[in-house]
Amino acid sequence: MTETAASRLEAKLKGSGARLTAPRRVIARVLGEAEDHPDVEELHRRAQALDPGISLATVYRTMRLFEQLGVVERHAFSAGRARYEHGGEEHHDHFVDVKSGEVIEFHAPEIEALQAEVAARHGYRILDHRLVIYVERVERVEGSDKPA
Amino acid sequence: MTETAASRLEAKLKGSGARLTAPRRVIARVLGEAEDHPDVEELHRRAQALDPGISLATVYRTMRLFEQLGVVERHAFSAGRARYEHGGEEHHDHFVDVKSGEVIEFHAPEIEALQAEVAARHGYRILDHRLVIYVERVERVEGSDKPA
DNA sequence: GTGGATGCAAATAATTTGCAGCGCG
DNA sequence: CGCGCTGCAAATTATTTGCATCCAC
Repeated sequence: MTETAASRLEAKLKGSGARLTAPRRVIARVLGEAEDHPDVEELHRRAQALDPGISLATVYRTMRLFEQLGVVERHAFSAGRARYEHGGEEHHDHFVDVKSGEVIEFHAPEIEALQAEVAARHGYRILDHRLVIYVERVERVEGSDKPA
Repeated sequence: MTETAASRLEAKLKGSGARLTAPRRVIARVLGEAEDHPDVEELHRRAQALDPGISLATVYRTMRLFEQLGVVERHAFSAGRARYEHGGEEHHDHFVDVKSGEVIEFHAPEIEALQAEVAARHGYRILDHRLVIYVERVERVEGSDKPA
């Protein structure tokens, strides 16, 4: 049910006292349907496909609002434009395939646990974290499988 | 021997065929002496203190060069300006104290090992990674120590 | 109705680049 | 002594903002 993500965004909006306007509804829907990590320009493009009147400024303003409400995460995988994804589900981190530029999500509770431990050791409590691992695909070398 | 960092930067410059100019020498020295994670504007300020002729454009160009040579790391701890540190020593990650904005380095080989394992599980080899943990200081609660 | 939200265009912020002259190798 | 590097200013890129109008509550 990918549709739920958009509804969650809308619910959060209403709850915060912000107005549920047409542009925000559209942007929430675009975010909810996104399987990738679009930047503002791409969000604008997709939003305009649904409602041509939506301005770039509104996309920027809306993303800032959503980020403050804690319903999206802003990423800076590379220099240049910021990229977004709707948070809400289970936390995950990212691989960036440096060859293809592709961003892949992954879960690693073991790493998170270790992070909390290390932070505690330094006298800190974790509020949030960002882990980005830059990788390349491992070639399957012939004979790498356990031979008989 | 903090001075060694600057020498390492200079050595890498010569080795790459790039020219060892006065501005680059100054910027290498500023980086080598930095205990923090200065942004370009701050690097420019410090460089100008040693040689008033150095331009902001040169600092930008030099940092790009150093980054390509792999002798400095660019960070984006928060939106806005990029911040730098000279790499070269042992790899480390960062805590960002969200209250004070302070950036603290830490080592956690255990986490790195786990990352490599998770990456391998997904068919990847790690080229690099960035882990930033946003934290707040833990108040020492009375009686939090193991009681008798 | 009315204050928050929008669109547009102009403003800022961060970084890059064209060009003529200078100096490292 | 040539080509890479520099400073300066103008150009680009990413994001924000002022303002008149509009519409969700």
